[in-house]
Amino acid sequence: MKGFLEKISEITSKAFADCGYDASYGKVSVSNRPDLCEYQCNGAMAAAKAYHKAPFMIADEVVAKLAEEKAFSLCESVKPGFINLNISEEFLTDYLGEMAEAGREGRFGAPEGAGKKVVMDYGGPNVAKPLHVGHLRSAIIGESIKRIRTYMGDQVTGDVHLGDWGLQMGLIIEELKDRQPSLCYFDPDFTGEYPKEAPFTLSELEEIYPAANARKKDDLEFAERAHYAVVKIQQGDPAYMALWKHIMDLSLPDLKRNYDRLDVFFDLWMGESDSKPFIEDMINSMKESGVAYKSEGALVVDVTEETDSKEIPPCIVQKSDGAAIYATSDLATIVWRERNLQPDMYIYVTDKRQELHFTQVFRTARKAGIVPENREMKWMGFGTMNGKDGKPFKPRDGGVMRLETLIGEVNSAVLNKVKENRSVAEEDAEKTAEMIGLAAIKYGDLSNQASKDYIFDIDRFTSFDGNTGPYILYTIVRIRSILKKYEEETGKTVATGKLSLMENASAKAMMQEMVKWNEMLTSAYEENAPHKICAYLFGLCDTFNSFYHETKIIGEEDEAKKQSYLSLITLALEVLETAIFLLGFSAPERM
RNA sequence: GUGUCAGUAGCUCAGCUGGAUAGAGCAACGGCCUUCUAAGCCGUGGGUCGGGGGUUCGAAUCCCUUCUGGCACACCA
Repeated sequence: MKGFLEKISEITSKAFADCGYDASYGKVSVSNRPDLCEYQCNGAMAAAKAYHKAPFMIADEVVAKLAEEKAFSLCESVKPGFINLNISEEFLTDYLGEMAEAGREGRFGAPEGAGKKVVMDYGGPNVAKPLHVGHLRSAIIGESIKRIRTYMGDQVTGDVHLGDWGLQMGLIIEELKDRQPSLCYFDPDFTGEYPKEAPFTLSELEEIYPAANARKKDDLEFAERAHYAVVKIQQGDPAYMALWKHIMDLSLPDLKRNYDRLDVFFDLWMGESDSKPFIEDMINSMKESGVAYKSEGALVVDVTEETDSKEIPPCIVQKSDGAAIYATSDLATIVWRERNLQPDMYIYVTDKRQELHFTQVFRTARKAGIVPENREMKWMGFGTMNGKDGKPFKPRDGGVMRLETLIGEVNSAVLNKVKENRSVAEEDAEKTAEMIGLAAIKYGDLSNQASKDYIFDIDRFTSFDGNTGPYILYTIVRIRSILKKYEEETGKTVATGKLSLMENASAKAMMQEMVKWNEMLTSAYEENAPHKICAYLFGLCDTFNSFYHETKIIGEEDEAKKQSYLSLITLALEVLETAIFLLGFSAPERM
């Protein structure tokens, strides 16, 4: 099914062509002067240049050709050469009928995507460190993009890609060694089986890491030991591996629980450590082929390209001490993915500060032949989540804002409002508040362009007024409530399908918002831009609420109109529910 | 220093493959609940699109320059 604007443009393009101009001038867009018309075509002015003719003459010719078209209820040329158009209700309702017929399964007529096999690398939590707000964006944005791409027909594999192999593990182990030197892991003469139970709890672990991390700045000897500990883990030292495993066993279930709460799901729970088996061969082959060479003690790959506007430093694939580094495991991970998944495309969703790193990794992957030259490798950097003061988000008492704390604060803010409103049963209040809270957080994040920094303002995001998640949910709940009432009163379900003319201006405005679905979703997919879905949602909710306010739906006496209204809001509901699913949240029954 | 991203209403943000009078939401002010959820709707005020040049019939949008801020710049992740 074609996009709505595309269908209109086809008509105007044909008119341009019939008048002897290039069809491409017939492109129609939504009017930016709603007081004058609904849609506009500015092609006559562009054509004027190419054909050395006055723009209004071209516009007049085209308009004359379009006069017969029943798609338009208005078609006129104006001043310099604008072509102003209003759409006929029949054309509009026909299109909506097709959308309804295509339904959810048919993406309401949105075209199928490229059908790519995609590996998405997002989440990136570090084992043994509590999730903090920095992980939130990767999870939220990644999950949404994954859902959008899957809905559009891509085959997406999401990998959480744990940070389980880096310095933090060494820091934790060395800190533990200093605190409890008598543990068997630190006895070089120990020959028995290491215990199955960890000698520490999850909350101790979460305290050990920040302590060790702070210590390494001043205590150089300690920092060096931690680095060496990493090497030992990477070399498979049994004692260190046993400790590593303890850390993993405690940390993973906790991480999973946290992501579940966010409605963020991964297909793969792999980590940097899983790349270990591929590192040696990969490094050797890089050495043999000569792409990697020694520089200042480290093994590096030169990744500069002629078109660079600045010098890109070489990619370090092995440190002077022989240890693997971030780039090493990312590259070896790609080796694994190429062998096991063979995707057409990779999408990495990380903090935008990592841009250089991924530039280096992608170039190295191509240069070293880990991926074929034409493999699409896409990196999406997202901005920082800041507090109201514009600085990185922190809890009131300083330090790092834990995700759990944040979610807790949001949920309790929402819970108060849910209770105030009293339309939700007491026992459902908490569950409802969680759903609304999640929508508040996700919508607040996704309604901004991912690449930009944004200000996380709990009061604003949890507000039920304005362009917020709760407002979107409220609208959905409202529609559900109407349909439910109708079904209860009549015992019938609403028939969907072709909508009839209704002579209702706010219904038309609502339809004109709905009809943008196809083109909106296509661009959200192609540009990996969930914020476009948010804008669409808000536009549709806004027009629905106006319509709702002006129109009695169940109370409408003209049965045909009533059915038409019901079909319209049913379709709106399905589209809205689909859209919020693509963003990664859902609506409660009542609120 | 080099590179890069950003600067749009009091605040938070859209718009950026050039088009008519730059849009929302919050906040402010004024209306609307015996009617399908007022967590809503309707209306009013609010702008040198950081500054300056240029290209163009036409610039928030493209080019140059400049100011301000963020971020990155080889053994952290």
